[in-house]
Amino acid sequence: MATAAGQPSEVELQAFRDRCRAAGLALTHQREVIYRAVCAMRNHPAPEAIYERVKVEIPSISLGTVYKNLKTFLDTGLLREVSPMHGSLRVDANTMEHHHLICTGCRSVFDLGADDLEPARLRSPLPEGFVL
Amino acid sequence: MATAAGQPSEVELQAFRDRCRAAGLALTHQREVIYRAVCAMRNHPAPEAIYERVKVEIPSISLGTVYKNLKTFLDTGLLREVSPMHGSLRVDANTMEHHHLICTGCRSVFDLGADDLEPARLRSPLPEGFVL
DNA sequence: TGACAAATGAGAATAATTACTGTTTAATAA
DNA sequence: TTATTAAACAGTAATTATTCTCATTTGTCA
Repeated sequence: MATAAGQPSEVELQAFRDRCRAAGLALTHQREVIYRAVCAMRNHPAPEAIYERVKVEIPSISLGTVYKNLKTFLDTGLLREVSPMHGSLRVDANTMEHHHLICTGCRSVFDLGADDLEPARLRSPLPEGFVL
Repeated sequence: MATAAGQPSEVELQAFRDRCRAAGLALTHQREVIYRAVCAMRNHPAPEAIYERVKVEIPSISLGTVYKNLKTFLDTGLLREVSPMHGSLRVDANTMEHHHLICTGCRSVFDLGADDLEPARLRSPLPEGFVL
């Protein structure tokens, strides 16, 4: 089992604090609780869900604070975005198999033919239907 | 060069009409112009951009109509969604290389270790930085 | 400890998307 | 072809997701 999501160890928390420090970010209680919540929640929660969870520990926290810190963490590299094109619906008229290259800078998309990757073998059964 | 996006041929338009018919969708002028616009526009435009383009041909069209039809086309399979997780920000505390399996039904995400795929060779140079 | 910049909380503002409603139009059958 | 009818449309209101503003609080560093 890889070092998957879950309650972060003290070592990981210390790494978090170090990276905050390195990035010049103040070490607030909110930040640590938010970070811990994201680690603890599997399946890549939306900000609203993180907010709900953090509120258990810090009832006075504001949704705006959650958003702002998630963004800060993304900028710092402490977190990553699951879906690089979120924000608005993007459609594709090409229904053939193909891949998308997305520039992490400007967000533009380039198509790439399907003749590039070959999908991998899976070891565990999953609820069928998945997207590359 | 693959059959990439661009002005759809008459054959493709006929296929479009047939699929509408098959799905029990009325063949309206709006639908055809929207579909043509999506095909003609490269880089997977957002609804707003499609709306702007369609408005040149049909000045009276409503943004709501564009949204509704895009959704209808997605349901029908005439179009596909570029980003399966759009709609809200999703973050990931696991900054190691890994992949995401996303259920096309319920949208939940499963992590998958990086030891599954091997990226492909590229033939054309691109603006550096891309996401799998 | 004290000063100051950074972060927070609360709520207003904006952007993206969906829902509602009365009118128009495409599909179907006589 | 024309009449009927359900579906689609345009316009607008409502909702949801996200960002912004600002007064107050808190962490950092001397």
